[in-house]
Amino acid sequence: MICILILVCMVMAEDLQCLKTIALMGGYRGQVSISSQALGNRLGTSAQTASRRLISLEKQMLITRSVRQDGQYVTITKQGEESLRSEYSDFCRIFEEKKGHFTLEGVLIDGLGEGAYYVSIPGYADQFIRLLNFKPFPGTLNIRLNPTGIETRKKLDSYEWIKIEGFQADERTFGGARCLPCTIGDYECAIIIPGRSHYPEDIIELISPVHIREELHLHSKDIIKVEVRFND
Amino acid sequence: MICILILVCMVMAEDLQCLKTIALMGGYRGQVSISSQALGNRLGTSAQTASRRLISLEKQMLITRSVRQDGQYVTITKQGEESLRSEYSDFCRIFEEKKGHFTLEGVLIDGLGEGAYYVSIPGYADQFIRLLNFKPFPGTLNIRLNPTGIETRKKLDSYEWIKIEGFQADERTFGGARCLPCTIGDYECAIIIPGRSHYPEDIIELISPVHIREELHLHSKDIIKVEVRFND
DNA sequence: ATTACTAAAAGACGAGTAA
DNA sequence: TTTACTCGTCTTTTAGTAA
Repeated sequence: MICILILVCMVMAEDLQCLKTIALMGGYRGQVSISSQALGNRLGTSAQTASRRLISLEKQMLITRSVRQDGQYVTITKQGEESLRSEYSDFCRIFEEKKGHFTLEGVLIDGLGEGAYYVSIPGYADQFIRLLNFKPFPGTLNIRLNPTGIETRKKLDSYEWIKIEGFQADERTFGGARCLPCTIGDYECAIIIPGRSHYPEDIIELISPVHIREELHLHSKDIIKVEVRFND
Repeated sequence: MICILILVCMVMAEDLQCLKTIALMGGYRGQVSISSQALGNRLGTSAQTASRRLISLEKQMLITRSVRQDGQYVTITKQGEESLRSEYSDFCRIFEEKKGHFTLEGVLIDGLGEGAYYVSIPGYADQFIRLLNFKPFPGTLNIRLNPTGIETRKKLDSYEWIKIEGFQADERTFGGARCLPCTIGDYECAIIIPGRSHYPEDIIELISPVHIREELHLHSKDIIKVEVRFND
């Protein structure tokens, strides 16, 4: 009995990278002239390696080639396109899932008390009421993020924050800021980050309609989890 | 004088693949528990290699880790996210560019003459007029695609073709087909592919409002370029 | 200029092992 | 169980060369 085993093998990472590069050079929409030298430059390898990659891709039937003495013409096959699309859909799953939530973890620390002052100023408070739909308790919750929290917080930078405008009052300037609604436990609150300053990256400041510290019986050095949700 | 050289190096293909896998496991939205064994399984490598990858990613500051004796927690950093997003945008450029055109190249061959018969049948002709906005010349142009053209043609399968419905007439059944508007030179035409049949993959048949063969003074074995454009 | 081979150098892999 | 090291093996890379 003769058995033929067809292995639908996963395409190696380097081959996929090479295939993607060919697609970007135009191989997806028709044949494109690609020298091993030029491909090697784009891949950060030697021309020899680029040549070997092309041979490898052809063996896997991910591209077709017509090789001449002065160069070669390359086209990505339907099968090659499918490999690329599979990769593409992985990235879509990572980034286009707008739903979901991020969790920031850190410890409660004592603030300098100036948060209460700023939050009470009408120029800010009015904006909070209008944009966040709550009148903040005069005081802020300060959290020092753990290393994981710092990284997750940075990623939130690319999401849409609510912009708080700066203004002039009492012969001085009050700077702008940005806010991101979130929750601690079941309590609604918002991360607020001053606009211009070199604010320490491991500290976040939160405002809330209630005195969360009292409501949740929190003390300094307690571990806090802040949840940021995106539903649309 | 002290010079600090910061090399913004391209992330290796394997590392990027590993980073993507971590993201898919949840490392993008917060810390996730990942054993080298489990990661190795998903990457198709040994646990040792997976462990090495994690160490490498950490050195490149693409992830942060908290390693314990019974496992490790991994989070993708902002920098890691940017690497992934850069890769993602490459794929977007490849696939989401709806504008642009595909080129199919092949040689003119003689058909069997039956194209003229089918095109003239009102059941088909009426649909062409309604869906393609032209009354086809009674006859088809048959092209044998070169290897590149075959691959490009296959890719067109995933685009939107115009559906031609089958019907009953004169006590027999006429099958459905699909059409794709295109051009040869400046002449409007459409690729037509029968619905059910195992049509040879290297042959395409074209219909057109005029007798293209005569208009362009074409002869058998002439090389033909068919352009398919997408503008939306 | 190309492509693609061969052969030496470099690097990656996984088994074994310790903590 | 884990992580992550060392070490021998094997693969991959690149330089050189031919066509």
